[in-house]
Amino acid sequence: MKDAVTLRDVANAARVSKATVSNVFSRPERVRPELRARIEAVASELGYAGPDPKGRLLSSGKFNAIGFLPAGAYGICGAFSSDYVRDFLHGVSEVCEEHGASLTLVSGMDDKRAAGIKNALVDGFILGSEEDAALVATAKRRGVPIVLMDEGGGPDVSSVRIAEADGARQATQHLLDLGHRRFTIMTVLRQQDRAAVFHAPTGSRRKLVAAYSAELERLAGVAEALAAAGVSINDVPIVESGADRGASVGSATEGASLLLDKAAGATAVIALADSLALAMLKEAHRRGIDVPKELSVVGFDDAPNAASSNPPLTTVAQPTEEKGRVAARLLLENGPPRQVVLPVELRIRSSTAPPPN
Amino acid sequence: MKDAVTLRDVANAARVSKATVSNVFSRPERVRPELRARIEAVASELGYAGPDPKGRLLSSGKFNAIGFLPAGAYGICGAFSSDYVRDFLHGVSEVCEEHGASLTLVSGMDDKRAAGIKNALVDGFILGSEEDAALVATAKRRGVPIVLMDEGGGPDVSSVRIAEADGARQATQHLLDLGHRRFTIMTVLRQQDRAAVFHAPTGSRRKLVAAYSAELERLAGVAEALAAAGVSINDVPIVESGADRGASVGSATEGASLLLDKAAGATAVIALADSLALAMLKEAHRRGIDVPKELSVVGFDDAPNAASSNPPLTTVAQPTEEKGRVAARLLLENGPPRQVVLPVELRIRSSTAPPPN
DNA sequence: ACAATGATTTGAACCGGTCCAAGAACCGTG
DNA sequence: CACGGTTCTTGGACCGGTTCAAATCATTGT
Repeated sequence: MKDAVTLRDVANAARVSKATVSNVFSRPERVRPELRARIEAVASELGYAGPDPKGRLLSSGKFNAIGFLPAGAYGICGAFSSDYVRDFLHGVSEVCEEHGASLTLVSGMDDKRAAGIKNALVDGFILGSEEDAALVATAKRRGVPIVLMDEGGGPDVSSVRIAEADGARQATQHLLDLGHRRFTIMTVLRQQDRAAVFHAPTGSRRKLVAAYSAELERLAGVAEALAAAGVSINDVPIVESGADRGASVGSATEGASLLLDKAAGATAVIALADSLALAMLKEAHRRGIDVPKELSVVGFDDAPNAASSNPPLTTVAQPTEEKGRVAARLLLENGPPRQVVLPVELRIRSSTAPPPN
Repeated sequence: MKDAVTLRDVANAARVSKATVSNVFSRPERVRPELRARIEAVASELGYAGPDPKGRLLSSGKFNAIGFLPAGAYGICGAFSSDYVRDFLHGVSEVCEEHGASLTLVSGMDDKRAAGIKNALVDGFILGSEEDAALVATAKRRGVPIVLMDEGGGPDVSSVRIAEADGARQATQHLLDLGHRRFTIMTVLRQQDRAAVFHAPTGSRRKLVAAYSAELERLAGVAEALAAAGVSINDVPIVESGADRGASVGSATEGASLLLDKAAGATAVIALADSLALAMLKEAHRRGIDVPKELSVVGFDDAPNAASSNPPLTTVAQPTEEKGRVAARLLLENGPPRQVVLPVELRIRSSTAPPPN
């Protein structure tokens, strides 16, 4: 609106100094009650709504908000389209609420992320998982603290992660213990908006790649557990497909389908994310494949709907909300950089069983 | 960290004026290339990271962010715990991303909400549904535009809603058309953290109340459709219970259970939110009640999981994301106040059928 | 009545930039 | 070489508050 009323206007109108008016609003006890009343009267008559946050901000330097910069390609929509990110932010928001801090989802995808870091009106950032040293450097230059999510950034930058490799190891070991030897892996598509891709066994030393560094660690955990049992990950078919709900859901189903077609001999599916595992469950069901009698499936994340799938999914539970809480505390309590690694836990449900015959 | 390097420092070090340094960063083309290069060199040597957003903010007056203030008691956690709010914000975030604006979830619940409106560093607010004229007034005083969600606020304040009554009317009519005459209504608990409450038929003129004004409109729609068919809403049992997932999920189940106990004769349940309807579906299933053969259930919202429930839920679909988009556009395009009402659509699935016998 | 003491009030600096009118430097030209 | 027209730079006001040391005022003890 035509909001020209400033603290100075009030001061002039009341014939007192700016400082006094400021005190009336910020430290009322410092002003003699009658004077205060007079100034308040003048203020309300002028339609002054109290100190403008802009001004206060400049001198205090505190935004009283933390920023979340989602992983690259999704933009801030990602905060609401992925169950995983949503859970994480739920944890973040809890701590924000406790501290009375706001949570700003910083817009800007891909190359505009740096601009986001430079300009966002926040006291610190949580960076959605994505290895990008440049962003970290930008934040450091701006002198604003950051916390990395699902990714280490060296000893001088805070991060919150889970024991990815360990979880994958446990899940794999569980399948091995059940007697499985013919595996298949589902992982998240590295490029968006692409068809699912099938990676046949390589025979030779396979180069492990993944969309996120967390996934890469999971892969490593799988490889390690397999190796210890004498199975080489080089002989395991891998399929990359879309991650979460929305447009990409079809793609996870597509990946499941592709995998069922091309690696029919496998008895166990190691899905590196529950969204993938759930898609596999559905696709298997559609094809009349009995899970877990004919095919075992393990997931990773323990997504909200993993327990109520059909059959209930065996998966590695990670404390997603807690991760968010820790990240927010790291930022809001503003101590020295810390790298927190949260434990995971294998939750055995009904999607895994010994292999057939 | 100890970030004392300001634009002025750079200016001094490079022996030019502040204005020139400012130009180097904001309108590079105005500065002679060699001078620019020199200044850039000095700046990077000093570790100057570019204009601090604080300063820029003060003169531009633009925060480049819109705020979302969730409904009262939930705080910003509500943004991530309710499917409905989440979908709405998904729409909001899409438009924010397009405009390059950030989305700030403004912390502060209950009585601290006004402080949130006064202090949040945003260009405008979307107010989560909750009738609160004081908040609107506060925003108006601050001179910041607002958009009300699911609620009208008079002709001079923007709002986005859906045709609540109409949707409820359609859902009710659908049941009436199937032949139902003995209804029951599920609505959202008005006080949090309370047990579900059962309202027996009143016989006399019932005072309709609800947690949200949107729900009240839905109730009115139901009442109207019933009345047209000669059924009085005064004779319909109503149960209030918890809304969404999280701690309150138990409570929705509790409500369903209560209703099944106390109003066993009903053949149709009109749930004023899908979360309630879904809880009813589960509870009915648990008790071995056949939906829809023995009991019909309609919901409202068409939540993401309404189509995949067992049986798939007949419900009134509302364009939740679109509502978010419209709200964001209303704010970001900053035109004159508008009251947008979006249409709803009854989606008939498998949770409704003619009554038994 | 006067100084000391404590309570209020105030002037001015400061937070970190942007912006504009005006001055300075530079160009080609008659 | 003076002159009109450009292109760069710059000084200083301004955005809207907070803050602190110093000044003013009121009160109390002697």
